[in-house]
Amino acid sequence: MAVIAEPGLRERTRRAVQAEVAAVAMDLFARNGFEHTTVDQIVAAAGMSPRSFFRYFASKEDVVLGAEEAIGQWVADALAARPKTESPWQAARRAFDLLVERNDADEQRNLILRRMLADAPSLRAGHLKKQSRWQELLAPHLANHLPPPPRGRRLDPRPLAIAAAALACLNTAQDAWVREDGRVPFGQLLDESMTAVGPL
Amino acid sequence: MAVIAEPGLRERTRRAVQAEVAAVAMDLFARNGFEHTTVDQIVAAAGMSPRSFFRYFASKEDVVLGAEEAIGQWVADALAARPKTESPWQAARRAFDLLVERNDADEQRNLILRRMLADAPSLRAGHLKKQSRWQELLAPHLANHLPPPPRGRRLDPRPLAIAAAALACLNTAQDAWVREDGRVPFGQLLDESMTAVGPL
DNA sequence: GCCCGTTGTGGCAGTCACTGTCACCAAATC
DNA sequence: GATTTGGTGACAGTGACTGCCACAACGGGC
Repeated sequence: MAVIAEPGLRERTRRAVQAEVAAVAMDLFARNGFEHTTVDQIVAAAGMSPRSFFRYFASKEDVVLGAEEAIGQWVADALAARPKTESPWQAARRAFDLLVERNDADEQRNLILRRMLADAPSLRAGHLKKQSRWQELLAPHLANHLPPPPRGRRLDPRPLAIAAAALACLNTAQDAWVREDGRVPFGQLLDESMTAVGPL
Repeated sequence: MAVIAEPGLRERTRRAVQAEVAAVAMDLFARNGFEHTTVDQIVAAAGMSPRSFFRYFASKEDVVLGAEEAIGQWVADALAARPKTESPWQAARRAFDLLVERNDADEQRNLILRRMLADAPSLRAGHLKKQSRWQELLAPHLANHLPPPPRGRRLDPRPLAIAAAALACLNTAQDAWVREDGRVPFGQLLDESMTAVGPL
């Protein structure tokens, strides 16, 4: 019942194949653009049938966005670890530090990835859809940094709103970072974006 | 060269056909769901070839989301009319009054539409894409409610961040409104969402 | 009345992402 | 050694969308 179960041979080989196909695909995407790369081209380069490709990836976009699921969980965990004395906005910003570090650790790679996101509408759409999952993941933890709702309100929109706003700032900062070609530190752009909306 | 050129006979008939097909399509969507309605079914009901359908709508989603383009411009105009003494957040909230009125004017219709958005992922994706256009439309006007950027910063992320955050709150409020089946006034949910993020 | 370009239309074939089904093969299990 | 089990490829199909082309319908100039 461990949260991260023993990988198991089956799961490990699966991950390996997945990673290798993803690497091949990302290479093609970077060279020819996401939209101009067909699944047929990917599987031809990876030596695999189209049918099997879709057994490893739910969609073509999933090759690029597959990791986001797990990352969202990490951010949620980081948020849960913030002291309750912080304001929700502050806590969110600090939880995002994880993403800032991740970004700074491999700027070149992320620049390519973010550019792909900017160019391919379908990718952007998939990205935003994953982020709405993040919103649901972050909201409950943000509620802990908030005074309790007026009374037995069944549905408090405030945590969801703060989560959505924080993610909106995150995206805006990432876009700005790409537009500056990575010359302005991402953390700084994120700070500017978030302070413009609410006090840190 | 008028911004709104004389409609002209051609344009008027085009709009009429577009509106009629959209009405037929929305009826099918409401009955069978967006995803389970094919373009073939729509054109069969409307007496039109599939090829012509795509001359009137860029995509199936565009039948539902076609109006959003213009609405975004209205909101931007409303925002431009706000006094510069208001804070950006305040000005955004007041500009959204237009949407609140629009929503309250035809609750039943909007409830159906919002439910469709919640159920069909591709529609949601298209919706968010249109909203990123709104962000670009609103940002420059928000800049007028903000102290000028530090120095000759080429790209100020602050107006874009505020626009994105405000739209995020708007969406959250709309989602909450649907989840409450329209029983809680939309304007109230929007107020709660936006005040949670920044002071009005 | 006739030629004319312009504009809207349907039909047809094609692309591309994605799915259901089925038979096959290899490795694990009995 | 027979049998189950999970991964695989081939094939056909769906559904959104596009390019192309031929064919009206319309209006103006002659």
